[in-house]
Amino acid sequence: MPELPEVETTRRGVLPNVANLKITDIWQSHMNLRQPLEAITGQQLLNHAIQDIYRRGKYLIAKTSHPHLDLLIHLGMSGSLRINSEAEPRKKHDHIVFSFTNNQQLRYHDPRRFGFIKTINRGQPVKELAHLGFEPLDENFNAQTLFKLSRGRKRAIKTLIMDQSIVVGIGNIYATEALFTSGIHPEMPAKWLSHAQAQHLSDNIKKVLLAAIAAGGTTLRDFVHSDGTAGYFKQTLQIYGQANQPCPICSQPIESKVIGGRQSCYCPYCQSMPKKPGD
DNA sequence: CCTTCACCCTGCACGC
DNA sequence: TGCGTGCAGGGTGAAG
Repeated sequence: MPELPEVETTRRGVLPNVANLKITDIWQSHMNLRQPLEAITGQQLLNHAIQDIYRRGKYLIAKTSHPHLDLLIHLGMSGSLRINSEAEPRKKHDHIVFSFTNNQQLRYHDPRRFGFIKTINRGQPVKELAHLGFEPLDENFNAQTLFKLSRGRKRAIKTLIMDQSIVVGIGNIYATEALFTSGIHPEMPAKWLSHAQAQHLSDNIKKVLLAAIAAGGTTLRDFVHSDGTAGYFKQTLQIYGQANQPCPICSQPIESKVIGGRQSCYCPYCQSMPKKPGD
């Protein structure tokens, strides 16, 4: 599931393979992605090049040589960007293929089609990016800001840190891991977060994201690097997907329940729910 | 305003 | 072996 580390890994893998190469062809399947593809069918980017790729949260923005169009990319649940030789046959679920002058291709592959690629107007507001919150690896995201953002909110702390309008890039895997290493129950009301807990949680969010980027992301099922290889952070996950297994710290069985519509693993002993705020 | 929830989709694990 | 069922989850928009 592409979260911030997987999107960042994708960015780093793709950019050197496409930078400043002229786009000679754009092919797309007839399957609709989460957003319709009309903006690309015009082939407006033909004979232009991708010059740089930025990341904002789980979005990638490809800056092009076109006078006013860039590309906005979201990998959804199961999307990946891969570099292939044009001689390699397209795979099922390859939905958009950019061909370049060096006979290489950039292919957007997405079985579940929750993601999308669309053109955006450079310099104009982009609605998908407008509401996004803090970048978790930015120094502006810290104990102080997390503490402030959690005031007055009774919602579960886990859904708060997964809310992209609060802080971007954290999905179920890294939220689960960061709450475990911080010893915080995922269902604790956000407003109960103490300043010390905000310090631990903001630190541990940064730590787990940086460690996952260093490991090339987490491959559970669909995520692959631009060269098709897997990320190996999965071996480092301590608690995600480990329901009923012993806690790596105290050996008590890990529990699992649905919080905010997402399956959530936690250790009932190491992440006990306080009786009241500050416990 | 704040929060929750159904929906989109396919592949895979599971039980019979 | 093969079928049916349920689950996985990011973002959105509607409902509460």
